[in-house]
Amino acid sequence: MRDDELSAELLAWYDIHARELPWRVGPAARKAGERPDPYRVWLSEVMLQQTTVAAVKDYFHRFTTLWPDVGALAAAEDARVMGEWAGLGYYARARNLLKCARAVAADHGGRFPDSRAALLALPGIGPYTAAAIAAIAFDRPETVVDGNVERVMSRLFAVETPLPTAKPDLTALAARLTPPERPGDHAQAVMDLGATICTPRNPACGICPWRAPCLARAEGIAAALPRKLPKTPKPTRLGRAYLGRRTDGAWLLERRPETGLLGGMLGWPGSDWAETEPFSAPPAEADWRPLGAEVRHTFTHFHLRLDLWVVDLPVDCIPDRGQFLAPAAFRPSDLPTVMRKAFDLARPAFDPPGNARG
DNA sequence: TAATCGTGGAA
DNA sequence: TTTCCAAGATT
Repeated sequence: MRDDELSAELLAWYDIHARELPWRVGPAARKAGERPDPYRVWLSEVMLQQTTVAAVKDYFHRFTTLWPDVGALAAAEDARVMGEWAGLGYYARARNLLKCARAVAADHGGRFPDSRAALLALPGIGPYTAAAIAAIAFDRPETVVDGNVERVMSRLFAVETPLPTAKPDLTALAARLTPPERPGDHAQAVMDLGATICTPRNPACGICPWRAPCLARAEGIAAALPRKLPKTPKPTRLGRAYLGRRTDGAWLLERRPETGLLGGMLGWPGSDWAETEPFSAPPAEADWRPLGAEVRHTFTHFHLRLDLWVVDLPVDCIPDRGQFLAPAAFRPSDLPTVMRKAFDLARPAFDPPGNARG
């Protein structure tokens, strides 16, 4: 089957089976001339990096409600945006999201550039996202290569070279199939196919529009592709976190450094996290007590066990680290998940604010 | 180049 | 319980 015939089969499938997504203009409306808002395409693509559609939907709705366009987002306060991103993970995305919005506002007149090269120059926009925005929002004939595309191509052409070694070959194969017409719909079609039919574990080959030409299906190895290099095991790191609350109800929190793990996010003061029990001084002089409970959390490349210590602090407390946040200014939902877990565990150890202990 | 960087759901 | 995985980018 010729490349253009493969593309035609896929687009015909997409016309019927396209997923309906909040940031998407479906094939029918697209054919009628409607185009998606580049801002919404960009925002969704950044949120979707290494993140499931299900996890993104609520965040996308909240962000577009709070900040309907790139100018509004560019004008937002850093802490507000980081707080809204909390829980979604990979927080460099949020930091770069703001940098990108401000660059678009300042250097591009508030409009996203429409070429892959110009998009690629913006913060947080890499090869995949640049191609996706160019193709989906501006209908440029660019080829997107995400995890779905890698999987679909590796199966369609029975590429047995493991990832990431195979990536250049898979990219070339994907580029071959990118049609000059409807490149945006084509990009979304390949990803929809990967997400709904050509899934990682149990591909539904029987209802796949590419079941006839698929080489991996013919060889009976579809579910085994793409092959991947073995992953290194995750070590366990230990750490300590201090949850202090002033008697007026204000919590002692700190803004983490811009770079590194949970960079730019709010968190509880504490030790570094290392494979040996790290020494740490409390963020304020007080009679800290061990909570007797620990947070267990797994990051991308290590497991963490976080030992929790708590204390009530006087209203005239001057901390060595961090700052007090009044109850009205503190939303637990602003915390990254590991820090919110700590809060959820420690919160019952504190009396209602203002009440005498007894 | 290889390591770093989150989270939650599914199997 | 553990592993795998999801519309990757950055350094």
